[in-house]
Amino acid sequence: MPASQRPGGRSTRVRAAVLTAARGLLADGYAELTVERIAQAAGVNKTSVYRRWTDLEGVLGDLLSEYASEVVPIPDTGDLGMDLEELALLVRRGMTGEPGELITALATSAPRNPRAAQIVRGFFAERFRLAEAVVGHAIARGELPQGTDARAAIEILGAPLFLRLLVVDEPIDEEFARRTAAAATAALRAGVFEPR
Amino acid sequence: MPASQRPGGRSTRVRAAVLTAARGLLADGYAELTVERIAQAAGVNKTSVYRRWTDLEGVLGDLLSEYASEVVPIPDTGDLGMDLEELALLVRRGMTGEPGELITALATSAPRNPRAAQIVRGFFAERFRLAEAVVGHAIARGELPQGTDARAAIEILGAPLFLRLLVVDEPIDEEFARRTAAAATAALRAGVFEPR
DNA sequence: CTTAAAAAGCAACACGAGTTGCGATTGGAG
DNA sequence: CTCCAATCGCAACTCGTGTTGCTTTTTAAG
Repeated sequence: MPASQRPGGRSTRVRAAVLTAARGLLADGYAELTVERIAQAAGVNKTSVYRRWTDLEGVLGDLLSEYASEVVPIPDTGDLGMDLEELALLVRRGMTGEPGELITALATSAPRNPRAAQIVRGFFAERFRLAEAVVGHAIARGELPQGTDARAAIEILGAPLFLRLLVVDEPIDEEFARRTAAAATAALRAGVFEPR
Repeated sequence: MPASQRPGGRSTRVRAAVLTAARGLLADGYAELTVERIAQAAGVNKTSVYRRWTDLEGVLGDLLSEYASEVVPIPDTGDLGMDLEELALLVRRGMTGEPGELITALATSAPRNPRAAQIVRGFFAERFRLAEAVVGHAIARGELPQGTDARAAIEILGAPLFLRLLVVDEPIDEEFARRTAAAATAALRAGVFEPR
């Protein structure tokens, strides 16, 4: 299908306009973010937004899903410590900017909005699952014993980063990411995540 | 001052009634939690609540401050690993039940409400400050070198617990708390939090 | 080119949060 | 006991979110 065939029907156009407008408003902090404002910025009636997405969170979820489907280059340097460090830096970069704001917005409305909670859970589950490969590689290399709990290790690695993003308002700099990775590496090497 | 002297003036009575009502509603999940509902349950006009506390978050902050002023028994067993484990279990207990819901409610409204953000930050800062003593004791015993970054270590310890509380909807059981403590201990012993 | 289904626009409305002005009550000072 | 200041209750109002019924436009099939 040639790209110039047709820019899309009205529905497609509306959908794109809304998502673009939401993206733009998100950059101004999401105190500014309401369905009505998005609709206005998109030159679309708010009813259309409500009917298609139900919710503000629905729109945010749609935006997030674009990131979720991106291919993430899981580090595989041959050394567990370096892999985890690169992973932490990767997560850090993913948190600064738009996806970070999306996660924050959705996470904060999760307790009141079951769908938002599901979106956030799904996002984390997918990312954690991908990241587990790093631990898997280390096991394959014999750097870690069979049965090491990859899921738990990745959670320990990511938690401090996300806590700063969501709660504590401190900068998530490279130094912090590196130290967090070092802590997870030390715990893994000490056998904290081995079975029994 | 004898307890039977006087139950308090009307203001005191109103204040107590509101806080008690809020406590009761909080138990039903905070989707139920609104200023109007609290006022109604307290037998008080909502205007009084708004005037005194400004906000729903103000009421929650008042409730939380009661917990914050509680004396926390910082573990001091003479062994870093055991101290951190007990600390993690202590945090876990503090998260299940009312204070956990307060923290969650305040943390989720923090991005939209600067006062809520300040309350949460203050709470975490105070708790982290208290918990640092555990690392301090280990340094005093010579178990850890001078200059070990206690603040960072405690953050690493607490983060996985709070991430589960706020985002991931998985149970925070004792096993999880113990493993988190073990991870932090391993990182500390490996020198991750030493200067340079 | 017709036509029927789907989706968007429009306007009116419901609903709850938060605000405001004023009168009534209360508690403590003199 | 009297009186003043503080606080509360009450009612009306504003404002923004989200909903609903209906009309108009668009799309794609025949």
